Amino acid sequence: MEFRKDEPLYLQIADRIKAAIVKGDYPGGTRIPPVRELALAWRINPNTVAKAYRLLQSENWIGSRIGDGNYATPLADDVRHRARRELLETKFAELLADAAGLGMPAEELEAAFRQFLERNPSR
Amino acid sequence: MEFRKDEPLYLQIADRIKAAIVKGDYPGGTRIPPVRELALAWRINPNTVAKAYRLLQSENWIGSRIGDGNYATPLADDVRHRARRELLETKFAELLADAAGLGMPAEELEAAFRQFLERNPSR
Amino acid sequence: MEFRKDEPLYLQIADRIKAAIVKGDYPGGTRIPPVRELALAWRINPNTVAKAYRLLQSENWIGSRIGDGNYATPLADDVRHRARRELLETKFAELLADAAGLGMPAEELEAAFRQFLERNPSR
Amino acid sequence: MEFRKDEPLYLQIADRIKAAIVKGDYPGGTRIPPVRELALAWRINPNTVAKAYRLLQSENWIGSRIGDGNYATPLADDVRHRARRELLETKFAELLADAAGLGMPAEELEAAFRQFLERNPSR
DNA sequence: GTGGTCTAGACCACT
DNA sequence: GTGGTCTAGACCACT
Repeated sequence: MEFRKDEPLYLQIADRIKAAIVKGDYPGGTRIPPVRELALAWRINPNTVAKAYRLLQSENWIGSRIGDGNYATPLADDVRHRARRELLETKFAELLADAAGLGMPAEELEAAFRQFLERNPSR
Repeated sequence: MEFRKDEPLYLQIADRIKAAIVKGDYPGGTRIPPVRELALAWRINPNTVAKAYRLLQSENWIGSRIGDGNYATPLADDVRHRARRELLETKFAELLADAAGLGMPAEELEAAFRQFLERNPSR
Repeated sequence: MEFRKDEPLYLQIADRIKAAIVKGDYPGGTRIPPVRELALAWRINPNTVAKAYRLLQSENWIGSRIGDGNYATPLADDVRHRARRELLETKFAELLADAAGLGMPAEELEAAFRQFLERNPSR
Repeated sequence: MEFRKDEPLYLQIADRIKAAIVKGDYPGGTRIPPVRELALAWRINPNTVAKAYRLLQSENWIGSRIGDGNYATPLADDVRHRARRELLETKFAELLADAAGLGMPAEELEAAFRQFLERNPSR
């Protein structure tokens, strides 16, 4: 597992879990991977994973049943889709701001992005 | 000045200066704002600005003359444009990866982004 | 610990660590003293030690693992010996230049140095 | 004129003047170069040269006659030679300490230095 | 006035 | 307990 080093690990972990939930990987009240399992799989210290889980709990993305692990909070499909859109639009807004900082107006941005996608297909 | 809190301040400062140079705001050997001035304007501790400047120096974006100030390293226009494109494409790639994490394939991404731009015009 | 006052502390600290590595005090990936420990032992501000360590990191003499410590970069013995010789020859060259500035030609210098060593034995 | 960047400029300037006096370049009460002239020749800010001169005055290496420049303090030949030896022995002692830091005992040092001189003749 | 160094101390991320 | 970041403030070197 690759992580960026300009952002705290536990935030990146939490973001990935959120993305997976929103994507639909953990429908209903599915069990999410135990701390130790994820820590082992991603080669991260269990304390760091635990911290990410605590954050997800506090934001109500997951719930824990004592002695029985963590479970994704049941999410209606429309709520899930809205959450997905919001996460995505945050990214869009960041891109827009970054591009503006580089002197590229919104009008040119979409064309530039399209070109990028054409030049880097599928993968 | 607004800063995100999930990334070290000095990195965000350095990124903005890089963007400004790459955008063409500091051509030739133009003087960039003195540490104290920027610190005051952005309401940041001078040491933090100085740390950002030190990073930029180590990456050769700027050079400092003690008692005189910091100066943008002269950059040929084509180099500058290439740097701009690279910074932008890094952002594109990040967006692509984030979208994939949310279960949105590249094919849909462009349309979603176009819609976003239409819904959030001008600003 | 004694330091000269005509050179920044953090450079003197970095030089001593380099010397110790090159001398063989930290073979393989040995842990070097934690920032706080060295700061306490040498009665220096931890930030200053940290600055020296950052310099050593940027020059790849050591690597740091957050929450764990700093480790000497593994160095092949021949590389280590070459580095040692280079550091030493820099000192020799400085002495040569200083002596020339004082009007003592290289021919006389060696004899003067030998006399000095005879007059200041052992210690 | 080349200067090291790990030591304040004004100290390096003062050291060179001292060396020149001790070497015999300014016998009797010879006039030493005016601040502006030296500043121009060595491409240094006059204020920095002036600071070096002030240090030399405070240590009595030179004296100033108002409106008439700076003059080397007359120095008996034996005093001059002793000063030269002292400056040189300070350098020797530093080399000894640096070598010890690199794990080279005094016994080996002289041989290493001799080899260095043989390999870097005359220049 | 400008950048560089150093100290002091708080708090965070990670092990 | 360990390194990293940030703030605050003093003082120095240089222009």
